[in-house]
Amino acid sequence: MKVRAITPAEQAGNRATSYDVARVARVSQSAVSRCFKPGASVSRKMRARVMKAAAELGYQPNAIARSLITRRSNMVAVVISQQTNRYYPEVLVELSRGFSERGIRVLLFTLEHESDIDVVLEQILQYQVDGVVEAARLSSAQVDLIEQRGVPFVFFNRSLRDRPVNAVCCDQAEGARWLVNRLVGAGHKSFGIVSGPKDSAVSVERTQGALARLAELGIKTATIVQGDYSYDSGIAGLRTLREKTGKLPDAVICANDVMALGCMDAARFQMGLKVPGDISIVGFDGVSAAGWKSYDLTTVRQPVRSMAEAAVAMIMERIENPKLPPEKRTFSGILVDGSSARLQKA
Amino acid sequence: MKVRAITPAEQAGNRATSYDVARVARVSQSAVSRCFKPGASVSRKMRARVMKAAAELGYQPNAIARSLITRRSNMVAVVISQQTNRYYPEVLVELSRGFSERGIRVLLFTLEHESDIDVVLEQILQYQVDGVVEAARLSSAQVDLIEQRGVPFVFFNRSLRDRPVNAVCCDQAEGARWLVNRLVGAGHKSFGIVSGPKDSAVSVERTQGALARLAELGIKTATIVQGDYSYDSGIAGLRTLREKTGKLPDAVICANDVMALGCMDAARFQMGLKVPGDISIVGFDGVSAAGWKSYDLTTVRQPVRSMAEAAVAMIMERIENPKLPPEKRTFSGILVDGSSARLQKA
DNA sequence: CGGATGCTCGCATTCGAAGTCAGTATCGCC
DNA sequence: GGCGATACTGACTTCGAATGCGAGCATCCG
Repeated sequence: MKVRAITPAEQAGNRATSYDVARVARVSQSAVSRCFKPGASVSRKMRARVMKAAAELGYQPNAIARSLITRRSNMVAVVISQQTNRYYPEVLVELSRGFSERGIRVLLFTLEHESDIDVVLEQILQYQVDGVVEAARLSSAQVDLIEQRGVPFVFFNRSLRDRPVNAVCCDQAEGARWLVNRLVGAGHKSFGIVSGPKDSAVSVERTQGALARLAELGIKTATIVQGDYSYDSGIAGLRTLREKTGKLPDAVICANDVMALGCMDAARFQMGLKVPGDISIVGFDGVSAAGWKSYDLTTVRQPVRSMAEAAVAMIMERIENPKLPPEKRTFSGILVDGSSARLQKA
Repeated sequence: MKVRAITPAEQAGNRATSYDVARVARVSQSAVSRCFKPGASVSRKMRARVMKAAAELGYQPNAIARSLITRRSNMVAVVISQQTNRYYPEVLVELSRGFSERGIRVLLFTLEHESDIDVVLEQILQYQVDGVVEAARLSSAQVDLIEQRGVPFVFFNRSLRDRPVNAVCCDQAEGARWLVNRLVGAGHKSFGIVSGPKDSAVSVERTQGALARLAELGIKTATIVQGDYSYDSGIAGLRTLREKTGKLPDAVICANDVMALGCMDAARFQMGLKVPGDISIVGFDGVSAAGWKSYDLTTVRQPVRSMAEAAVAMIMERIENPKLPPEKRTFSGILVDGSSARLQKA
């Protein structure tokens, strides 16, 4: 046995290692390791001695060293855009909770712009994470890169058309169709749409879903203006709608709730309109502010908690069994009838 | 030299290691390592060969193995309560941005209850993070534990009275005093306070600060009811205030914005009052919803971006130089005059 | 031409825990 | 008492990259 230089853990800064504990307890390093592994074959006496020494030294196993040998880092990367966390902090909270319940830590990557993903992706892989949850855009080549490394990953609320991937989604198009059904059923004839940023997959699905359903119901014209998911862009959106067409539509469908709230305020405070008396406004997401009494927005709520739980479960399953085939789990949104839209025939 | 078993990186799942690259490039592993270290002494030719081989194999250095030998994980733990991220997602986003600009990754720990900190703290230390940002409560013993391990850490918006620690704070009491000054200056005589959860340090400081200033200005009575930072508890708070005293105060000071928004809605929609005509309501935080036209809340905005930047800088400085003494950086809030409070003498 | 200098490079070791394997003690049982 | 089975334990190797040290080589100078 090679003799290890004496490095008393008592010394400043140096954390105790399993060797230190072994020395104090007068056992081998292997024994220390085993004592910290649940289910290992260790005698009662040995365990007591080791634990005593460990407590004395304040020993905690080094997760980095463990990861190196076990090839499991017990870390999962979560990639999320600033936007998503700003407007939908629940996503991150729920993901974090789900993973931590399973003993997995979240390594967080926030993207300012979705194009930053390239740099970030390399870093993610360097950190040997056990899985990746992507709440951001990814090209097929980038997916290749991750899969080639054998790292399980799931998309959150986005996907890829040209190949099978794991994804947890809310059926944006379906929700949009429901909203349209309601609005058309209540007799609304003219429609405006405030979309989200062009590079937001979710926005595109919602907008396209709404347009498709409108077309099916015989409504050919809907004016579309582009927003950026922000409250201010909702305000601007309504104004632009009026400028573009010279008048306001009966109903406005916004690609997310926050813009819908902006629209409502623009209608009420800048244009002196009654909502829903003069104009109906609906959103999409189901953020908490949508339920506040000042707004009481009609919207489609995404079951974030279930979606996060599903994403966590899918990752965990694939960590256990990497050969599981790609799977897509789609959740329906929940229609929330608020009073921001007239839902009965006038 | 021990002969390493041949493990072609091309094989499924096995990521290429520096040995694989070395073999392909017909150089030593050390050389590969050096090529990936900026500023190392490597000839032009060698670097080209290694980089070519690395590209072929899709080699990326293993950050875990690197951390083990360098004793730097390039990860920082951020501990944040669910509440904080829900009501103030900017904090996390800004911290994450600041660290990632400096090549540091964020290992996220969200706490459901602040008492969970014990378990979490052990895990944090196991992961050999280079620093810790604590946006949660910590006892002095827990601080000891971290310091003993030699891990730099800063509190975010909380601190400890009984010992010096690194902290970045917003001066909650000062902001509360400003709000009181404004309200009293405008002639408000009776006050209600909706506090936050008992275990929220921030809430206590705001509430105490307001009470202290009220007392200084000769106002002895202020009714206090307790909320939990949620919108609903703001609604309930206003109702409880009325029940407790039989009438409503001239002004209500809420320990955060979201409760203030709940108060406003309760006043307007449940009690048929005008805000600020019949009652003034102020909050604290400066969340985005506070600025929406339906509310236009008078509040004190915390300079989150600056605070996050300061926290990041303090950690980084202490990673470079662990001997720096404890430091506390306090930011003043920014008074935002909204129309939810009457700010002129009637 | 010899020696000094400065670059590059490879060897061997290191980080800390986990796991393999072989060896030892203990036990039950005939 | 002897045998095999079982329960523990320790020595050694492994994971993958970083790095101190010294060897090899080219360059430069006198």
